Amino acid sequence: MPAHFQLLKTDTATAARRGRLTTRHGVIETPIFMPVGTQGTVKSLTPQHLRDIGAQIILGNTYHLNLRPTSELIRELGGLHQFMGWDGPILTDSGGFQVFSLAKLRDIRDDGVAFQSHLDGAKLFLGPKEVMGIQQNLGSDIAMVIDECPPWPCERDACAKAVARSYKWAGQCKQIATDSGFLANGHHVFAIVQGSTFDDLRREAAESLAALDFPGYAVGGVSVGEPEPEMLKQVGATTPFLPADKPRYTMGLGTPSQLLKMVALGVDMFDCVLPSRVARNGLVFTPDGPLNLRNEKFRTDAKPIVESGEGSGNYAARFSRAYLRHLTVAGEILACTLCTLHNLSFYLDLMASARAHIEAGDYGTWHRAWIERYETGAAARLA
RNA sequence: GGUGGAGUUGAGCAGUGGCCGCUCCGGAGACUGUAAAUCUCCCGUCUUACGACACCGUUGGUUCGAAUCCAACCUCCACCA
Repeated sequence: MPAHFQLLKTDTATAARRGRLTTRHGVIETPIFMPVGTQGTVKSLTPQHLRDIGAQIILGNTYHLNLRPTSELIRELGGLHQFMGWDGPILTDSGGFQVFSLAKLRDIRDDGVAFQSHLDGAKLFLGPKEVMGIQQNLGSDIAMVIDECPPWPCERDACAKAVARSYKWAGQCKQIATDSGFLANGHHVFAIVQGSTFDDLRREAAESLAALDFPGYAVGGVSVGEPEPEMLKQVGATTPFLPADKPRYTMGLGTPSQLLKMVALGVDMFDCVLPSRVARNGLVFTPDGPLNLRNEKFRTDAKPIVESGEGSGNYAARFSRAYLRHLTVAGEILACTLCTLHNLSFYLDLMASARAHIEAGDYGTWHRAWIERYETGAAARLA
């Protein structure tokens, strides 16, 4: 059986990698950004929009979809792909992050996590058996193991416990996926490395999980409020200990420049709500930093969001900043759609540029220049 | 002409003697494995505001103290003549 992940090229000046990941619903060229569609929709976009901007894979969420409409119903209706009308690959998050984000509504136990539904307070339990069953029902192409994502900052003891628990759960998830034939049918299961700010725990977690031979590995426990240098340090403390022939995925990150920095650290996959969420609040990305379209200065600005480069080739590019500002300020639904279209397009274009430069062999100089321009522009706007 | 009602710093309102708001509109910021088309701050003036000084139709009065009580007047609305 051919490997599901091909490492096509590794950059010499950085640890950046150009790869190709095969799933049941198609091939993914890496590095790649994955738009987040928690509830079976990338908010405000149709699947056609996603295809138009070149999305290769999107996310769904175990916790949310099992709460509503339930994974059983989705299975009965043909699986998540058919249910939401998206025939490309889908990665489903396990609900592990909700252990962190819904902290007030949960109780962590050795066999899993007891939640109270954020919708109606109903009791819900997620353990290895539950999350794998749910992700099988959804028909996920890439299922994530359930993990415990400790907060930042975190005491070493608590972190070590989270790492140990996550390791145990990961092994159980893989066993379940093996026994059920989920893995044999071409679905993938990715493990998640925790360890917070403790390099030795990160390494230990990465190496022990690597020994379990998962189809892919995620860096978890980032994007939980830590400053950027800390976040990059944690990613850098993890990737060297992950197998080179498997895809690496940092969960929940990041800003455009953070993505490029992490690609340079050897990360292949990203997901983040940032571009879609800020779009709904009127913030759009450009190669010269973000623009807050609600700002009065855009009231008469006839230019498109970006005139050339990343984000300039999508449908939203035909509209002026003035029009987009008007829609945003007026609270019109179309503002969400167009700004989301733009931001995701920008992120996907950025990853396409990264792939091209890794192939061309100049990723190191290109990404430094790109970040320089972006951060200079962002700083100038704040001044 | 009479009777009644109303006038609160952009709009709409609350405010029966000291503490004084609320919702829009307007301005800015935040947002990182989505409880988020959300949240926070500002929105009379004083370059900055710990602060100072205003303002409740007008003018006067009562009072230690008035948007609030009293008097006269102005404007608007409704009804009656």
